Amino acid sequence: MFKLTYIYGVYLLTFRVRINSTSTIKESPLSRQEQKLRTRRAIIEAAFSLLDERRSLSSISLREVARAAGIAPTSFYRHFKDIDELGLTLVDEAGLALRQLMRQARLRIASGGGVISTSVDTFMEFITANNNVFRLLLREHTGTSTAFRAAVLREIQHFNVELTDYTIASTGLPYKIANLQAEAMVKLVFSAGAEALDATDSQKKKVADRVKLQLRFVANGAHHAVKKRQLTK
Amino acid sequence: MFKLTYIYGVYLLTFRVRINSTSTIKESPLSRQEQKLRTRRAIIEAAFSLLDERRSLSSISLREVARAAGIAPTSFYRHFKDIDELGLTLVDEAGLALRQLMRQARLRIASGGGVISTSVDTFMEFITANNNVFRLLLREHTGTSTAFRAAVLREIQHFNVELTDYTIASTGLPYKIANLQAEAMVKLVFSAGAEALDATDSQKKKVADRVKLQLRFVANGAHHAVKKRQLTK
DNA sequence: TAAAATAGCGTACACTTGTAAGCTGAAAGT
DNA sequence: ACTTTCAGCTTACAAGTGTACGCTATTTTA
Repeated sequence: MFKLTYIYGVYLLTFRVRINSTSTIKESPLSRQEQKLRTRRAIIEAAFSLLDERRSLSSISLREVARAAGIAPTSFYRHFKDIDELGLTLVDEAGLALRQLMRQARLRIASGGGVISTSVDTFMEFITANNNVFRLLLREHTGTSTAFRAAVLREIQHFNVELTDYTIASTGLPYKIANLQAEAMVKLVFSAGAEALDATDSQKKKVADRVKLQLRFVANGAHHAVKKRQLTK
Repeated sequence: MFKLTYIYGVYLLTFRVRINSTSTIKESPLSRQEQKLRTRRAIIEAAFSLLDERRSLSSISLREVARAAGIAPTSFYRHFKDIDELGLTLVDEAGLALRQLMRQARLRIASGGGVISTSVDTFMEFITANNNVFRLLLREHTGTSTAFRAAVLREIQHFNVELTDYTIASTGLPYKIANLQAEAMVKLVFSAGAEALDATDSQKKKVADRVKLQLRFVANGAHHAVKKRQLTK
């Protein structure tokens, strides 16, 4: 339990404590499962916290994550096989957050307001609040790992499908056109998000305004394309 | 000049040769300057060759580049202060290639053919021929180095300016609209390029066709926006 | 209450990395 | 013919990496 170690010319009295111990006075002891889950969470959070603007998944080391999570490097393996497995978990979590974003946008649209404007604003709030989450998606989208790239693409695909369906339902555009429009819009919004990531509030507003106009171009253009086609029939 | 070394249980007779020596029979000796430039080239080419789909600038090591270039690790410093300085050089070279692409597209457009179609086709040929160059730009655009990101952005900005000017000249759109349109188009084309990077020829064609339609949406939408505004005046 | 399972730890090892220091042979300058 | 310059080399070192192995204290199971 207790141990006396000599290091760097100093004697250290070390002893183990449960990490993440509840800070209430009455420490209700955690079950093993619960404790394990907490440590897993700690690892995941630690990893996210390391993913600032100068680090990517491929550049964070297992030891670094372990350090930030407050565990020994080798303990990492009790939770993830690889650093890559952790990476995939992070991408999944990011995807989850993205889907929550979609739901939120849908709710807001239902309660009034322009579709484009509301969606873009919601998106901008998201990347402000979940800075590192969005950065992860953005970076791994063009990153060095095939698996990560595929995982991110899958999440973006959700966006496309959802937006395509919505477009068909609300405008009656034919599938092909609606799909092209949705894809273009998602790309434009993500690009704008990338620009806005490290921007100040006023810059963000400018980016948002610009992309809203661009989305309107796309929407009008798609609408126009269909009308013209119908006329020639 | 000659040296006998013992390593891994084997005696090796090593001796120095000039790398990149001309392979003609009559070896015309290179001037020092020339030789240095060649080595510099070798380093740059080596770095590009390492930038396949699984490596990014931040993940290639000085030693690795040196190895691929056939020089000693420490010799690297005779040419670049840092690995970062090499990185910036690579981005610059990539930017140069991009500008050549623009020129080529302009020439082709002048000699007939649809603007959108010709541009996209030229772009697709570019990323096929200069795979790693485009990959570099794409990756560092969202990469971990502020300096690299800025450098890439500068290059993309060239595209925007050029396309904005062209649009104003050929359609007479007001600056603001033309600029928004150009920006959207560049983003869509780059996104499509990203998709096409690792795609087969037939997939590339599909991507190209899709993005062409999307660009038309944008163009028509922008046009429409102006017409409508003029009517309300 | 005794036995089994396991989350977390410390130690250890073989690698890779960036870069400092100093040498050398050939080219360039005088 | 000499000195100077310098591209490239070898050697060396401290720091960081992933991970194998085995121990331990505590929870879980029997």
